[in-house]
Amino acid sequence: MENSRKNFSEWYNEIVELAGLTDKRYPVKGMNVWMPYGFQLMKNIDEAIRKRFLEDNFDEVMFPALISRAMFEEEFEHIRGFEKELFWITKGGKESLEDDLAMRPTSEAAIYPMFRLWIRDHADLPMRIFQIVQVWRYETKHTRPFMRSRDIHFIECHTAHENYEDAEAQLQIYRKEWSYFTELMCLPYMEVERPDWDKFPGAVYTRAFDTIMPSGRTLQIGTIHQYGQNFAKNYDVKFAKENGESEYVYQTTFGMSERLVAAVISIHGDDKGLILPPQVAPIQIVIVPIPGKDENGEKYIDQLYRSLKDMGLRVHLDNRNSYTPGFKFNYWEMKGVPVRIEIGDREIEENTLTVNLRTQRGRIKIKKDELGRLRDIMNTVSNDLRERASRMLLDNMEGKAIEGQESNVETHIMCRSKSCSEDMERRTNLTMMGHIMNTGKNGKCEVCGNEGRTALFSKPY
RNA sequence: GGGACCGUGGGGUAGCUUGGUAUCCUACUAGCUUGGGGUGUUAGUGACUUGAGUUCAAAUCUCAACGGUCCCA
Repeated sequence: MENSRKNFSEWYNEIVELAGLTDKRYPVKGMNVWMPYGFQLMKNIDEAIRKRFLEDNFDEVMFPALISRAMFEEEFEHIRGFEKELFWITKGGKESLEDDLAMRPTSEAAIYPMFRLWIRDHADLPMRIFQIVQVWRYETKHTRPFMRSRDIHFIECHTAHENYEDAEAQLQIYRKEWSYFTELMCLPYMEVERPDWDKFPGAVYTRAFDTIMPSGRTLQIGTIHQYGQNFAKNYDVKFAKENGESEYVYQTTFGMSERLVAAVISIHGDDKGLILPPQVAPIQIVIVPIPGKDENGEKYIDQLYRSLKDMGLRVHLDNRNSYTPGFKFNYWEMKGVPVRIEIGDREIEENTLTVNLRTQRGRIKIKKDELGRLRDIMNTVSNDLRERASRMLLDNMEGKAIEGQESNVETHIMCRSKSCSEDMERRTNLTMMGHIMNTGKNGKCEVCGNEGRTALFSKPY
């Protein structure tokens, strides 16, 4: 590829197309095509998430994409929060619709009227559902593939509980799930409590998972919300308690999106291209044959390929004969395949494989009867990625960005008042993202001196 | 929310000031050659975002739409 990470914007724009993740040429603003390699990456992430949610007693559902105007209670703050970014369908064929239909920007307004029907009494609770769908938001700002699009691949959990404590316990479960997902993708993050004026519309409070991109700007890649009874009151979702009294349910949500892909490619990539975490990479191991004289070459490689498949690995054999091995090395490095195996006359003679890790220089040799070592090698790649990514996040928080980029992140001890935040925003020319809950510490507000906690200031995407 | 810039084969570009023949690189197709870090070579396919206007004539000048990139709030 041509651009280096020093020009992150250009690097990003180049790699998403060059690596075959997306095609930005689709002629509708903010809507891009998922190309096979990119979509496989997204699907691998989806699959890991789906599996975990099912294990944690969620049921998977699929709601319609359209929401009638009547389902929006216009006075509710949730709706007001989204009204400027809704796509509306106003016609069916040539006729104007009597009741306009909105394309869901998220699914509260679609799901909760059904919760009202489904939830009768305490035996129906807790209710836990999730869906993996597209949502649409009419972004007026600069759109970017995977980071800010108008057609968003979205993963959302919705739960309903008998009391606030159960809802809080659900948020704890989300945290464990999130920690597991980020472990797979080798992504570091901060848990940030959004200030009251910036929480999800309708929520009691919002905890966002923010990470830091190579440009030194932050990206929100997941959110969990405590809704309390706010939505239940608006959508009239009640249950009968054991003593027969009727009460509104307590609700939570957990949301993630294609921004996970944005984070994975941005945070782990280098000047050669992508580096994909083995747990989600569409291709975990690529075999590059080196043409030679040995007649057993084809058989040797074929056996190896089948053995790796049988081990359950996602392996690809690049047997295109119009490209040289050198070309293939660069090609698959650009595509971010974490492990490469080279097989030529030497390996066939010695009964070995030559292995290269995408995160390290140099090659290692392993014997053909120790293929199990490849699992350890993939773990090494994952560990390398986690280590590098964590270091980049910490460096950024200390004001050090990668070469050629400015850090756009600062931390300050802040109280919860809006005026103190605005004061600090003016001084730093950054946005107050909220208090850092997982790693911050308590202290005195740097503006007013009252009780406070470490807060994140940044330029967000 | 405000501003600036850009739109030429699949990708990257020259040409635009001064209106008249569209340049090069890359990718692609076919062949030969080559192969342990982006082989070499021959031939070939392929483009002025859209609409309106000015003009004998528009990639070039004007306006608008659509799309893209960046900056500020």
